[in-house]
Amino acid sequence: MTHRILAVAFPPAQSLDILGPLEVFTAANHLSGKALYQVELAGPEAGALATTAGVDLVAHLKLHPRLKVPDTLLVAGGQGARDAATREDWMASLGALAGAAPRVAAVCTGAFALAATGCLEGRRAVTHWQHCRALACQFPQVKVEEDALFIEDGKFFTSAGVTAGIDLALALLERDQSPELALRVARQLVVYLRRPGGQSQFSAHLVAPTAKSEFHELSQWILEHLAGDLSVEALAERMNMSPRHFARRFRAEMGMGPGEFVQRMRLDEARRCLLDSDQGLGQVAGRCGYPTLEALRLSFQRHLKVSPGEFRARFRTT
DNA sequence: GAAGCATCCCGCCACG
DNA sequence: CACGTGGCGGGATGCT
Repeated sequence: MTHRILAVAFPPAQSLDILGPLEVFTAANHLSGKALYQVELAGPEAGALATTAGVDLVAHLKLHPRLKVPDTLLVAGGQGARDAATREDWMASLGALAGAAPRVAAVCTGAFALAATGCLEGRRAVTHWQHCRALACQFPQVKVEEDALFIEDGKFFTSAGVTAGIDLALALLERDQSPELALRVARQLVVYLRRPGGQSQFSAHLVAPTAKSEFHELSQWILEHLAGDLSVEALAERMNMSPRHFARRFRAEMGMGPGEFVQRMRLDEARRCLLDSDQGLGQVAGRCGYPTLEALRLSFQRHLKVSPGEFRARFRTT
């Protein structure tokens, strides 16, 4: 039941790449009162692991191809991660773990180490803005996207520099557990669950289907027509499927029913509007597809445990 | 907060 | 018979 997270780092490692996400997951344990996540740290050697912060961390484990496969493999960045890309023995171990793990996340320049194992070939990825070009040059098969906070492609997640790892961890937490818990953790750590500004819509990308999915276009359309009729019947007709068949395929592909998907899109957009615009609550409700202001309130209370007004007041910065 | 109504979801079964 | 598909019923959930 407990989700095992193995962080892998190479000295000198960027300490925040390791500790940021791990603090998110352990805070989730504390706030929920449950052992949701178990975290471990592996380095090229067990024991002291140098960081760029000038102090050492202690790795529980020595990186090895036959380490027990974690539920999530987390590859931290830092100068060491870029240098490690040339160490074939380390990369073989990392590649074995990355291949076997059901989910793999790289923070910052951890993407270099991950790319060196070959498992990012043909996939979209991001890294620290200063190193995006280098990543693209060094690994031409990786589709580097420069302006994303984090990117999901299949089971592989990559995130932008340093603290973007926290954003990524929060997004994973939100998906693993619940938006409520992710919000509580963000508040506990005094960070944004959704960064204000242009990046906030990435939460929608996180649940969006891959480009080749038959529902890719539809999910995009949903995002652009949140105020319209998004009933199962209407969506099914748009896809030229019977409602029953549409709902079944949708669930198989997206991991949730069409109703829930639409609901999450609307909630995401409402949060974004509240943080990024000055529109009144009624206007936000309207453009996000909530029939009444009351519906918006209920949805916020149910899923985020705060009212829309309070949400705006608490998380807005401008 | 309760009640009544709409919508969604999913097991079940029929059809080709 | 296996398989993909579509309709139905009713329990669950959301909305007013």
